[in-house]
Amino acid sequence: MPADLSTSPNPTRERILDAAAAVMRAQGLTRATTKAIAAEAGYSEALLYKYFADKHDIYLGVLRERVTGYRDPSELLASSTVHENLVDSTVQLMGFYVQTFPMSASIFGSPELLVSWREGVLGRGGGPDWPVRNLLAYLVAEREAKRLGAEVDVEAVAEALCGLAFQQAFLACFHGRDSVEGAATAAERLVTALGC
Amino acid sequence: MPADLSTSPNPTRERILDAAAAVMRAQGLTRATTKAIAAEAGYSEALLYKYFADKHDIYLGVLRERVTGYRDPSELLASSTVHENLVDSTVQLMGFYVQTFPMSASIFGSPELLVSWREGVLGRGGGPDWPVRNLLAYLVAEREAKRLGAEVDVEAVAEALCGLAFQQAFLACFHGRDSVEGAATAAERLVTALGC
DNA sequence: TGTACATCAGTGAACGCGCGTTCACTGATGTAC
DNA sequence: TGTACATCAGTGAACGCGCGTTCACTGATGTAC
Repeated sequence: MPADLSTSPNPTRERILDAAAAVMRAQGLTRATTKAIAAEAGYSEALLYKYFADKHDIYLGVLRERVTGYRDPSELLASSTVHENLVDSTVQLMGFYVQTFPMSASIFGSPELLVSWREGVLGRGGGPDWPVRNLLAYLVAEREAKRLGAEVDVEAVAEALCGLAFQQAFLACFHGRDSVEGAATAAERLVTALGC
Repeated sequence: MPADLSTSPNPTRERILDAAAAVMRAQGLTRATTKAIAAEAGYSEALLYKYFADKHDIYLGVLRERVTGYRDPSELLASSTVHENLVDSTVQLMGFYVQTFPMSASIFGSPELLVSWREGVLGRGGGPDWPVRNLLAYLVAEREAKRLGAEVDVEAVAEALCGLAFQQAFLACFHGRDSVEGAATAAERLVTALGC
């Protein structure tokens, strides 16, 4: 019987998830076989099935517990100008996307996995649009604090910055780079072009 | 010996590529087996190997010959206002990305395939940044025609619009939709926010 | 005209391999009396 | 204290299956004389 996954984290289970995430990052989803994951974790393949129902379940565990987790911009921003905060958030978001894009993107190769992921993610109230929502919440707060003009279309700004980060991350991943070239410059110019 | 692929297109080969693209779209890369492709094309699996070196080669053929191909915005735009042209181009680009994103994204699951694709694409002078380059060329032309103010940061605008299209397409694909909800509205708002 | 041969698109059936998964097992630790 | 048993993390070896790939083959069409 699999261990109860809802209680305090089991160290063996965590190690398997870490190993799976490492293999997925380094070798891609196709090469992330049960054999490779077990070897990376230093366990037998058989043990994986004591903690996860099947391979599918391991992937979902990684996506759920290793890909999410990005700090809310609104908590750390009150100190700088709006302009600087937006640039910083965008650059940070590029970094997040560069790390997670390959893993997330590759599951589009398996519609069933995509469906499971989507349902799992949406069921928990998350979703891939959280960067837009977070940025939007920040912008609304700044507008209420009168640090941002009422004429600014906050929704358009949030979508544009997230879109820039996402696509620049994609281009970096396509070229096999582990960071976005000229990230700060690109973010800076767009924030300026948006009048913020 | 495989047929000479550099001369006029072979109808059997084209049919195999069409079938492969259809299966990849409908079932994802994981399910796009040689058996499934052959069945879709109405041929035996063995025939695939008369036209392609291996499965890898079929995927690359699809990416090369079925994913690319988007008309240059600069050819059709002189009639409308710059604002309308930008909105239209962005909406059109969303449609392109929605169709091709799942196929392109899924090859991130296989680093070797990604490398082959990258080298093939770059060797032909293409590349995944062609939408940005096309849009940029259009914007520069409009600036020279004095239909666009010199103060506009054309590079930032081009990147922002493509980024929006790309990310909205991703979100649509994540939710299993085959088009972007509110595409025109989102594009319209961003173009306006960018002052165009 | 017929005949013998060459070419070529396409196939059925088999191959080996690597994958995910399962099963019976081990050995260490805990526990009741 | 020793003894008998229970629990539990972890494993080695095997399993069947589906995959990509290959091989020897067929049958239709073209062609030389």
